[in-house]
Amino acid sequence: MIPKDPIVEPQTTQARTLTDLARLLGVSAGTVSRALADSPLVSEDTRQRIQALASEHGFRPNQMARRLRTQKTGVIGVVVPLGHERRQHLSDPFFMALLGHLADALTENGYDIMLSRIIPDADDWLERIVRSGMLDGVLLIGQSDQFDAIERVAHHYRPLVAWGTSFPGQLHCAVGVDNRLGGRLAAERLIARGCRHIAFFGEIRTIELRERYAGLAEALTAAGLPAPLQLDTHLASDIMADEIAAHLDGASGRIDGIFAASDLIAMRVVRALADRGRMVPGEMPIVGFDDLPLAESTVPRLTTIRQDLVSGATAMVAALFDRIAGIDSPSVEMAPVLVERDTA
Amino acid sequence: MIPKDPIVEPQTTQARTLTDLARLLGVSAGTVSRALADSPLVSEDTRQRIQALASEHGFRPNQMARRLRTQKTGVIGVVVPLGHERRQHLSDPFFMALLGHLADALTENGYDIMLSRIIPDADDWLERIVRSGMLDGVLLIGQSDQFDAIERVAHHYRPLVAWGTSFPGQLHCAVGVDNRLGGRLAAERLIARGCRHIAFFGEIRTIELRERYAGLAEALTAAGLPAPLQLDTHLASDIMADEIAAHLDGASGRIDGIFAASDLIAMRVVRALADRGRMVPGEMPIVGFDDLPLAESTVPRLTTIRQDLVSGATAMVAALFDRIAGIDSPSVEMAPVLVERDTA
DNA sequence: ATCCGCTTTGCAAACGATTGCGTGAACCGT
DNA sequence: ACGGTTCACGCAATCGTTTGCAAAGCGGAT
Repeated sequence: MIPKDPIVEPQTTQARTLTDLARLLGVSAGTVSRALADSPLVSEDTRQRIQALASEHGFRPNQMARRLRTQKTGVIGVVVPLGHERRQHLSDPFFMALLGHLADALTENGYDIMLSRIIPDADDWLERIVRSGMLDGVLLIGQSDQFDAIERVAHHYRPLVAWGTSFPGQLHCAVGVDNRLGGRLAAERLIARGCRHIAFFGEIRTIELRERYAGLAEALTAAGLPAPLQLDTHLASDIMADEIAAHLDGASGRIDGIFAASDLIAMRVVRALADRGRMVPGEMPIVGFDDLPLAESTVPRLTTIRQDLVSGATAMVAALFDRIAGIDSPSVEMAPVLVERDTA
Repeated sequence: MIPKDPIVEPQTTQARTLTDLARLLGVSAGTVSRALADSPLVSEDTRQRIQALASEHGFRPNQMARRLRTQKTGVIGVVVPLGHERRQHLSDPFFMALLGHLADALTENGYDIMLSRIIPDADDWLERIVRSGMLDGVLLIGQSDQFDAIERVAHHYRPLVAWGTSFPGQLHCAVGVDNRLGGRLAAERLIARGCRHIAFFGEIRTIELRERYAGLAEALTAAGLPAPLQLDTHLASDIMADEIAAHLDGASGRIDGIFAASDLIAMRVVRALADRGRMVPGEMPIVGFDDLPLAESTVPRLTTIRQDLVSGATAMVAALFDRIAGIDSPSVEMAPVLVERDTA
């Protein structure tokens, strides 16, 4: 494929500003502004003339000026707090997929997205974001271990919605699944499979994961089984495999079932077990969490707890728009469901 | 976990603007601005007083005003053009990982990121973006099928860098791997495995994929083998599985090796073959493309063509910064390498 | 002919920061 | 004591839009 000849510039005189256009047409800048905004205050034919010239020049109004004047930015901040995973590089597939759907929903409504991946070093990281004066609202992808920081900001900043867990009396609006219930569902499945000594693969500093773990522990206790073995497993892909291998070797013989904090972890556990010649689910049932698109296409297919990110994204955006409009929409908690496949 | 009591507002008087602060201190707005910028034109102790009050009020300068005045936005647009995949939801894991690393590099240098996922409907989609007046530069994640549109804009807009393929004489700066070579590497591996009738799973409207296919075809011809069978496979996860199944059943017996356009496709092909009781690589060697982190953790592990996205992201950002500084940095083409694992 | 009202336009003040230029005060040496 | 620097700071213009208000033009009714 050979590149075509470059196309020459269509216009010789570049009108950059409203005033440029106005001068060219012998009208005032205000009129041009109104014409471009399809205001009824300008006559039909001047509007036509103005719009014609504008599109001929490929004119785009300066967004900074417009935003300064209107005090609206048209930008939603989507921020991923990584307090729990310093080394993570925005890689979690579930969050990324969520981000994709959020992007869709926001773009459809004419908003732009400003993406930040934040390692919360100073405790005013969120304040800095909301007061930067360039965001109409903020979407948090995950609560990480920053519950207090989020609550503090939610106290005086309304257009803020987080993906994650909502507790009774919580100030900030969160949408997510009932992680504790998810943990219980996983536990019940593993128990039904005959597991008695169940391990949880995942760190529990992140609120959501702690809830999943808590649900697991609850269900085990209720069934009169020993408490789960919690084994830190981080998402950074280069260390996760080693971590899992170490856990597996260290806990060898002491566990007979695994609840993985995410599908990604589950997949790597399956792999590590294959390395050791152990059969899944035969020797070691596993249930994951998320139900990534890929979960139905692994070998073996993942049994997992599904969180519906499409409706999650929709709910987040809806709540945010409500809050931008001044309506204090409540948190929403969706029900996770067990998806039965091959690994448990 | 029970939320703590909300923390009360630290300050009663909120100073929102420079002028507010100035009035409080009995100085002029200009002085405050200089003090906050650590300008040497303001005395040591007034600077201290100003900065103290500013941080006490949690003051953040309005970015819109600053940007309007300085004519710099501090924002880089990261745009994902989806001309080839209308239904794709920003989900390709390779692009997402690339995005993550780009986000890291840009954030470290003090830039914000504006993310757009664009379905190129009108042919001036890129013009609209670069002339919106709010971007200091643009990073394109993939060229999709928009080569001409990108060239056209590159003609008059310098701070633009794309991930993808670079041809001799191409105007716009692109960084990526040599996809054609990647295709050849895959072909050679499959040929060495004894494959004679090789299929390419992937669409070829996207420039990069077309090159991969071309490399495969070249190598097959050079080896005196029949041309590859090209089978469209789209990334939208809900249809990909069906598509692959149909291809597999339709081409049954006519192919004995597969080059998948991406690791994601490769994984699903492996799964689909497992459904049909066919052994990989025994009955059907497969090589993928990308070398996703997950590729070493599937069962079986993916043999694939690696593109190094860490150095890719670094190179893109470096090139962009050069171009923002006025230096016309050239395209960079990295060498893909074959990663030998289980599937071929 | 006068006046009213409606449409269409221009004028100018915002929005909140940055920055060149001017100026008053303090300070130096002679 | 005085001319000349130097140092801090204030003043005001500026970035490019949007928008309330005033006013001009014009037709029609009285």
